Amino acid sequence: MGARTRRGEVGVVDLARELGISTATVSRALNGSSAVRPELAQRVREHAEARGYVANRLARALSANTSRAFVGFVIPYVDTPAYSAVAAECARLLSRDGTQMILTITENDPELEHRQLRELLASRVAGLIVSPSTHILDASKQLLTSVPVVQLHRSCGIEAPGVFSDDEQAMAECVLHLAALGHRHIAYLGTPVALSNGAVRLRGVRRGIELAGLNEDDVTMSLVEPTQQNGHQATLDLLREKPTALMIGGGSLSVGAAHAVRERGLRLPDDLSLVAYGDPSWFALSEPPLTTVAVSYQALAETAAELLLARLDERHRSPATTHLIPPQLRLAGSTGPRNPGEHNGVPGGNAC
Amino acid sequence: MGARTRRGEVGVVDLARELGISTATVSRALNGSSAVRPELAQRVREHAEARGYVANRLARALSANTSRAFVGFVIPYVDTPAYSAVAAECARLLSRDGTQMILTITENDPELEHRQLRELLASRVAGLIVSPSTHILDASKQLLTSVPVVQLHRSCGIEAPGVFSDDEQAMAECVLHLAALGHRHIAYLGTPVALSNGAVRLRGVRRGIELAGLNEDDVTMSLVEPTQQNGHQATLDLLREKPTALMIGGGSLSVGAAHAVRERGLRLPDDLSLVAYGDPSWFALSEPPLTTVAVSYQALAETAAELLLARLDERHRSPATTHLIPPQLRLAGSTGPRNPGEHNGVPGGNAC
DNA sequence: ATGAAAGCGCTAACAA
DNA sequence: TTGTTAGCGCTTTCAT
Repeated sequence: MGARTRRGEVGVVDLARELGISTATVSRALNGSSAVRPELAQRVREHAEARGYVANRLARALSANTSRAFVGFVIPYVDTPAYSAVAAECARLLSRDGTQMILTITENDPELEHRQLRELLASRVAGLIVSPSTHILDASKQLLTSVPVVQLHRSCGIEAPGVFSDDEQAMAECVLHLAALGHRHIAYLGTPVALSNGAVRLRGVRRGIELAGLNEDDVTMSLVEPTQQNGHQATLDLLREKPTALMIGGGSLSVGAAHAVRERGLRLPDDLSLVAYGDPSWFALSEPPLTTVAVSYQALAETAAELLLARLDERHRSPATTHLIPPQLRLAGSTGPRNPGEHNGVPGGNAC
Repeated sequence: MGARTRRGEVGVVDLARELGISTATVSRALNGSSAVRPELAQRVREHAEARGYVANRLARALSANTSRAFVGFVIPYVDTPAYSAVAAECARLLSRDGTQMILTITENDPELEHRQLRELLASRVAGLIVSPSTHILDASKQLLTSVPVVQLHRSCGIEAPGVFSDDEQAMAECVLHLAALGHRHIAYLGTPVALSNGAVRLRGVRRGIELAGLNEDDVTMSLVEPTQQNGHQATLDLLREKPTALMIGGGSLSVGAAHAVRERGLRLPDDLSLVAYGDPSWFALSEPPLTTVAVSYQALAETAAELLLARLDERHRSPATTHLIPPQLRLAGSTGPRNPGEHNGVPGGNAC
């Protein structure tokens, strides 16, 4: 067909010709094959360097039919650091390994997710880090068996290692904390149980209720898809029940909830004790600073990236381990003793 | 070499054989070439669909030697929504076009940036969206000429369209706002002028000073690389000068500054008027809510994605237009009249 | 230890 | 309108 296009770039053939050796040897030298005379290998590498050679990753990956040129990162949402910041951090870490990260957003849509997974596989990604959509298709799970996968934040019950925040313990602690402060009428705003992390957090809340000797009826619950919008609306609804404490199980929900609480003019912690969930650096800025189930996104990202890279190395699959990152219950000014006199209602005057 | 590996996937050859036609026709039909009998094309597409065919993107891009299979997204930092959320949003938008986005983080390191750009080009990206590092290498700029580029947030003076926040106007307004409140001793914390956006913001501040009839000496300035850490430290330093108002020119800087202000126990706006910069949803949660130069990251992402896609279509380069997204100066409770009596110093007792 | 050559899966000349 | 065939740039088998 002839030179389709050739931006004056150097390729292995050029190097081979210039060095008077074969392309095979060039390739071997550049890939650190032991079957090359070290001195020759050195010479090849130097020449490649001098000529500014950079291997075409497409050709390399296509030819090898498996390489770590690309990995895919699949997340449902963009508007929370739990996803976007973790994605960026993973990209940073993976690039140290020479691996490029393709980022795709499913918008929590199972069909879209399926298409994106297919396209990712069509790019011959070496592996995937995935936060599955809430109602992931079986077909998608099937696709996830064909390549090393690490599950992040959410599990979809496939045989693959995962990195999650260890929320059960933290949520239970949270309930105990509120109960110890005298709260009996608590509201919980979390994510649906169809979401693995929603289920885990709810389990924690239930365990806390039990341990605190509370009645399950004392806790009003609302489980919604994790968006700021939903968090805002659900909080307004929950507040109608006049709980004395509100705990949130989700980062986006927390932001929405905080706005709703402020909108209603509730004073923290006098009118309401509030426990947020997620990235601490923001909530600390609130006044009073919010008691927070603080998740280390940094640790999550690091673990996920390491896990995937390790996975890419092994030819023999190791068991699918689950890695739990313990969040911290950071006590701050938004939680306090239940105020027995004033069942929060009217924004009630000044603090002084 | 033989069948190197062949996970039972269908390829064009399979389709061609099964339909009794040539691979070329299959390819043409699948790519919507007009030179195929419509009825045949239809039959090919249906068969491909039925067989679950998904084109190998590597092979396709390698063969075509130019395609929109991949684009690169290059940013310096991960810890601010200005980068990570915008990256994720762009990935979302680009995927609608069937384009996969490779995300890389330069850590604001010119050498790393250069290596990453080379590797991105080695992946034959169709285009790039780039937030250049502070001291980008000339060699990197050179690389950026070989492919359609959109500059985001920061410009590095190359011939390429850009999408920026129109900060000059907003920063000037901001100074005027503070001056109108009676502030004469203002501090400005921004990013270095080596950064295009740092230069723009500073220009805005200067213009505001002029318009407000202030003296340049009235404004203490500190220009640092935009990290929360730096913002925190620089704010502590600036506060020693006892300004009555502090304005910030950067998102990460604002978070660091807010923490520093809180740490010092300053009451807003009594002890200090504070203007933050960046994503409004957080700063609104502060107490009092922070007056903010609110940037629409959504609009930035949309514009950048659209611009790049448009760029990929054109064969004839259109002029490198600059797109300015106007931020809004959102007045809130953190700015107020200068308190002439009390030159902020000791955290001074209770508000009541 | 090295070279020759056959592909990886696709697209695009060129011919018919 | 369709088929034949030569690559895209690299890796890897097989032979030496």
